[in-house]
Amino acid sequence: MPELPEVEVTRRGLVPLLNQTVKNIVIRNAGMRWPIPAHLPQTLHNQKLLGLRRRAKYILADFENGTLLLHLGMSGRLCLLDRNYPPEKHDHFDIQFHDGQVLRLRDPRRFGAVLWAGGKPDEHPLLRVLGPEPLEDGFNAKYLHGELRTRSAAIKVAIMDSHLVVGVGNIYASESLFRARIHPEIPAKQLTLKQCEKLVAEIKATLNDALNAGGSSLRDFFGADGNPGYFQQEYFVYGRTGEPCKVCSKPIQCIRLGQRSTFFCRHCQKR
DNA sequence: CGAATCTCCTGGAGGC
DNA sequence: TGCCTCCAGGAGATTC
Repeated sequence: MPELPEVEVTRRGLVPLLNQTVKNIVIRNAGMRWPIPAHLPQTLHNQKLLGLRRRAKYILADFENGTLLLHLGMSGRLCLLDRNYPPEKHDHFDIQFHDGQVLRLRDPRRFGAVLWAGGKPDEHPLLRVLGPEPLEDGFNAKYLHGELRTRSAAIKVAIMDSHLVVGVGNIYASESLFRARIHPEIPAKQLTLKQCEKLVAEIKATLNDALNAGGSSLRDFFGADGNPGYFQQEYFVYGRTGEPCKVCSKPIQCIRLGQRSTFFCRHCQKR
């Protein structure tokens, strides 16, 4: 399940494609979250890739004539191949470049997306509504505290709302709250400015830790063999139901919040 | 405006 | 070995 760090590591792995020109596009299965636009082969033919950016969990591939949005959903991965290997079952989309490199999207569950955003990607409806990047200065305690003031939802649900802040998925929401010693069920509006400071710091630290762990495994990440390269992080609470808390040894709890599994330590994260 | 629920999809795990 | 059920989850759409 690619979270923001994995998406950023993926983006960095695509850098060898910069300044390469598209030879052709192959759409094997357009049935992603939204249909892959049928015009892409014509639109991108002979277009040079000028930039690779990330916004939230979207990768923005800037071509001469516009920007392609890529989203990995929860089971998507992008493989950078040095030639056109035979596609496998869930290889839905390729960009083949003139120098022989192939960018291949594999996504068994097809929650991902490939979309054409044209010349003004920042104004695309999917990007326009997004909150600040968690690792940038716009996401700070004052901002968070102000946004939470009117929200009665649980804090864990709130920080997973991409309109509030992007890139905090289910894993890192639980992890950040544990590290900030904040109970996931506390109504968001009850957080003090002090708690917001701690939470912001821990969200940034948690994401940075994952980013650093992923940066070192880039080579494996982009193997042509398609082996998983997602770095396995040591989690404090995620997926550790019943196991001892790494701080106090009490068993980790699992509850449902907003239809999502939520992990925490009853002892370390008081209400 | 906020909040709760529904939805897309398939692989993997567990039960029998 | 096979079949069934359940679960995972990003985030937009829908409804209240």
